[in-house]
Amino acid sequence: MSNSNPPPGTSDVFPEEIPLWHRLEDSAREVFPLYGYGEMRTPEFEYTEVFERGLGNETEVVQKEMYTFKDRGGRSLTLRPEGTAGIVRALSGTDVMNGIEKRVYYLGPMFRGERPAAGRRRQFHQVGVENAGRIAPEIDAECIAMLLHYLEKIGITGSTLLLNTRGTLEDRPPAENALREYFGKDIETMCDDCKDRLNRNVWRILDCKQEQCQKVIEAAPDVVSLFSPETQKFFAEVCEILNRLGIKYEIAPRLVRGLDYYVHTVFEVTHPGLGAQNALAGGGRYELYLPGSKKPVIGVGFAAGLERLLMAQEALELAPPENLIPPVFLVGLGGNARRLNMKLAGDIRRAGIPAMAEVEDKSMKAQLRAANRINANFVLIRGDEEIDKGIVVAKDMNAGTQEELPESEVIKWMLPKIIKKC
RNA sequence: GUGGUUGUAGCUCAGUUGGUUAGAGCGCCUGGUUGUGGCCCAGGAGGUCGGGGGUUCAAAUCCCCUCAAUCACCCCA
Repeated sequence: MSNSNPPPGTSDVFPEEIPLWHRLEDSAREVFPLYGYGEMRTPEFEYTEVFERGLGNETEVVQKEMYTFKDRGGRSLTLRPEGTAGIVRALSGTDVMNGIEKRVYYLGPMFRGERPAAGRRRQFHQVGVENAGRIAPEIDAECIAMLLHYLEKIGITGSTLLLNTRGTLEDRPPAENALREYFGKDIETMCDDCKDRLNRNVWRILDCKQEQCQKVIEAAPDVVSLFSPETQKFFAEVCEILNRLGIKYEIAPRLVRGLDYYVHTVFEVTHPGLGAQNALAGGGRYELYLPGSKKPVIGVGFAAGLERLLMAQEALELAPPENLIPPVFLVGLGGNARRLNMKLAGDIRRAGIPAMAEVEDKSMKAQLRAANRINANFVLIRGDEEIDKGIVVAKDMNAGTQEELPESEVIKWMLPKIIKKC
């Protein structure tokens, strides 16, 4: 019903779906450390300037998608719309500025005030990595390899890796001029957004999807050829290393990406069957400026959207993870039996087996139905008769058989059957 | 932020040109078995028809507004 809805663009994740999330999170915690990356946690909000300066004032994210508010001290704070700026803000206090490499990954919610659509939420979740402090084509290539390793780990196949270079800050002006000159001639035929972008951010015109703009964009100058020889060499090396690693990619000359901090290598992984928002993950090399600092933090990283990874897994019909240990249900007939069962349930749990004991005065039939509903493999039944005899009835739900056991034997009875299952 | 589509039971959905007490399947509860689940049978609970206003003798149905979901634009993970 409508009144149980959370705010637009946010979702509740119920326990039934949590294993799917754990699979993504556990896999990240498994794969990234293999490359020397450690988990890092930064605040979910930052000073607004961290994002304004870090992502670029002209970006759409900063201009119209941030959740910004003033705290009681009058500080302007913003719910993080992405992960890199906060991580880099924290790392800037370390010796990354002296060329010492830091390898970190993070996991958590991000916030963007957009209109929700398929694969787009206002609170969404990312897993990302940052390699900060050093620059080398090898690092970029390994970062991409690590992303693909992660996707492989979580069973996502059939994705496409798109690759491009944004050049350095010094490379941009000549290329920008060429683009501005070229698009300037036909700007009247292009969409309103592009008209605006011509002066504000010409690069964004390159990935405009409007049909009338596409015709003009197709014949646009090849900006990469205008970049410096060093920049072109850097990109060629990244490609060459990827070739050697056996990683397939597509060069996407119009891949620009929406954050201003990118330089050199940029990449995106797309997947069919995600709808209009088809990017599973994206990233690249960056030079990120923090407020009050003249020197940028350099690094390379990526972020993947957990909701989109889930969508891809669903499109691939990946089987959900299974519970390894089947639960036990304790049927109790009468208050005395139920209290004894609570004690026994505690012992069973301490043996590592999930146990649920009935707490209400319900019929045998109702209690067994409940056991069936939670897919209990074993049921322990106790009533006055059993209490008098000093035993419990242990029932194997799959076999349909049952036997009488002293309470102290119950765990010993179950364990071998459980181990056999796993 | 702009547009399209959709809102009826916990879930998936019927509901005729406006017509009397709003239905089905699944799920849930109880019984058929004095203390034995799944299958079957019988019964039962559960609905401000998203919300508000309007038209009408009469609105789930028509009109307006609003909220929400969803998809697309846009943006990006």
